[in-house]
Amino acid sequence: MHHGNRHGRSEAAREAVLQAADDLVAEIGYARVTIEGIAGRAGVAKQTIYRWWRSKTDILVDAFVADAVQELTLPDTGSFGTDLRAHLEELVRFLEVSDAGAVFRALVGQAQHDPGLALRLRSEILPLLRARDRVPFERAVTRGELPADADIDLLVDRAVGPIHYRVLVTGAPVTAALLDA
Amino acid sequence: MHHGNRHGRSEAAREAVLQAADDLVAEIGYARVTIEGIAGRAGVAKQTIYRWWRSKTDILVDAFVADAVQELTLPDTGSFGTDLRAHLEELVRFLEVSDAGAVFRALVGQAQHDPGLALRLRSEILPLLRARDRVPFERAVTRGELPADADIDLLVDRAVGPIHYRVLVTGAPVTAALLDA
Amino acid sequence: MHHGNRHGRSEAAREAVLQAADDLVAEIGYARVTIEGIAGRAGVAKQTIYRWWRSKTDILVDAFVADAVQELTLPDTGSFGTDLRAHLEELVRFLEVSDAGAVFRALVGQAQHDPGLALRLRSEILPLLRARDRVPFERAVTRGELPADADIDLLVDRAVGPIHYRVLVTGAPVTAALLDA
Amino acid sequence: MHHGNRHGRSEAAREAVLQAADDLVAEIGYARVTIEGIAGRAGVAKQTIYRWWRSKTDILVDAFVADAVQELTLPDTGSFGTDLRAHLEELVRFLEVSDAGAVFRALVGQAQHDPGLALRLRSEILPLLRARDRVPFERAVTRGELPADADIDLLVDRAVGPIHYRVLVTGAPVTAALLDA
DNA sequence: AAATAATCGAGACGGTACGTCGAGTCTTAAT
DNA sequence: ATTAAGACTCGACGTACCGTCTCGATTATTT
Repeated sequence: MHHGNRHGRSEAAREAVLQAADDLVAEIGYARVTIEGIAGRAGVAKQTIYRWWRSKTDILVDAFVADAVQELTLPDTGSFGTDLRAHLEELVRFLEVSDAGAVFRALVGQAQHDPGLALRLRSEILPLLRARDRVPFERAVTRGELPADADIDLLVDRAVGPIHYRVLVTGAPVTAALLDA
Repeated sequence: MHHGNRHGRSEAAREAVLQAADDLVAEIGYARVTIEGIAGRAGVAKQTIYRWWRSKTDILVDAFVADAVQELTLPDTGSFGTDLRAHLEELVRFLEVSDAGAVFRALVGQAQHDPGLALRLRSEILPLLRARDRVPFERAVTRGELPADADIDLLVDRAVGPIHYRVLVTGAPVTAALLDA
Repeated sequence: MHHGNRHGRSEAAREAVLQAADDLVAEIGYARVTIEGIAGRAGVAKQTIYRWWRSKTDILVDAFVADAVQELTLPDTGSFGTDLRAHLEELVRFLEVSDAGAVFRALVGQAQHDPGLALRLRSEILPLLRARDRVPFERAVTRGELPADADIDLLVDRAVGPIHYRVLVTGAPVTAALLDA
Repeated sequence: MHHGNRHGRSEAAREAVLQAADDLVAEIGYARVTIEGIAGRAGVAKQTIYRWWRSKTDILVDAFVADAVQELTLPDTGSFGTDLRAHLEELVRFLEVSDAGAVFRALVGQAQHDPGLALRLRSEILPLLRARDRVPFERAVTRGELPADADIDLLVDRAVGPIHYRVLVTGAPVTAALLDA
């Protein structure tokens, strides 16, 4: 019985590609990142990239997920109001200034033109973010600050929707006034 | 009209280009539309396009604005609640199913990678939409259903933000429950 | 009525490509010549080459024909024997040491793998050479040294065949002894 | 056998490779034969090929020599004229229609671009053919039909040169008229 | 009405990047 | 030690569009 590659893909190459992609988006912006550029920066052959990924967005999804595994903790401030406020401020910081946020915005942008990417975005990335967005509400239910049958996903959409809208669409700054749902 | 046409007959070409661009986005999707494709479809030379526009998004902004001049009227239903509900349902229809909405989503998507486009989007397209979004609230102020010093832009963001968020980001359907702000 | 390109292809580009191809074959040998290399050397875009030629051999045929237009004169020595001897020595010089001969050998070699090239070789290049090869025999007929109904093409094959055979196949030097048909 | 095989079972692999190479040249033509294709067809790893051969032409030389060991006998017809005529007809058949002839033509073609191959061709393959080509002349010397000091190699070149010339260069059919040296 | 000058459709041009192919090298696990 | 498998780096392939250019024809003002 023969069964394909016995030693599998090169982990070193994989990491170099993800790192290079992340770096390049931060340095020159998504639009000017090319597969050839990533390959060159990563010291990897183009063919190796095409062997494992289908497009530059495919790489960036992997890169985003790999990074997202890290940052997890959400401090418990004791009350729903302050918890939520802290979380939303953290969200704004993520969307507007972090490198990961830049990747996220680029992916959401590209997903408007690419149904396949939209699918991956919704099945692999958004659940990660949604889980974090739910935390303040779930704590509030535990504490009894919200009713046990509250529709948390709806509440999350109403809380983070306007923030995404300003960041992605209007470009207006997210003011303190908006952070009071 | 922000460009010359002092001689020659560019108006026919201009309209053919805008129409071709709109059609192509509807037919094959923004990502596969090219300047060459638009030129071919419009029966126009590439150079003619480059004389008047800087990119395919530049064309689409013009096309969107030209279309948007048309559809204007917002029926007055008599009360704030029904007015707003009717408007939001119309907004969902625009974003999710209309050709113009497809162009809008593509432009917002591309604006994530292109600061110049983001600028045009925010200075030429969003004000048109914002004006319409404000109507129900302004009528409510007139009727006395809302206080005269209400921050209408903030209220608009809270009303349409979650809708845009679902359409552009999560892809979740916009349910009746969400249309109750 | 519209009728395509009014100014046609760039003669400068054409000549630069033919020259670059010739030079590269002489410098690095046919096997290491690439389309990209020719394009780079000629200062021309790859697409320009692919617009007008189908392969590197296609370029070389054109280059060979362009060169062959020049060298024409065959001195008349007065007698068949010396005419033929002079011509065959010239042929050996062409095949063994000239740049054009190197191109010819490469084309004959490649024609063994490429029926399309074989066709072009036989319809465009060989007639040029054959015309020259016939001259000594035709003069001999004129002078009465050969009968008027002599099969000149057959005589040519018997005269030049062994020379080509040594150059292309055995690699043995073409000795004086061979030049006595 | 000019290589090791001191351990392992390379002999099966060796034969599979030579057979696959021969078959592929016959099926798809020399130009489209690749090392990967040979490996795949032979059920052998690419590395195994590179361990024992340096190029696809290197394989084909081995394959040709292996085949050539077989067909040997040249019928003695009793007289120089018929002997030679029979041999030349056999040569034409070999060059024009046999699989081995196709390999031979491909190798001669490739040798125009590859000095290393030219060397192997002249040291390993041509002597085999030359030996056969000499037979009719050597018999004629034995019979006294040719003088004992005849330069047989020269006579061979004059007999087979025009035939090779037509097959490799002009593509003209080898007519009966040509077979009268 | 003729002369003038910007614009037109067409498409060749120099480029950049694409996604694919095969070359030749390497590492691994199995024999 | 050699094998089959296949991932690796590398170079070139042939293609698609980009944005610029030149051409000869068209057309609307200007003279």
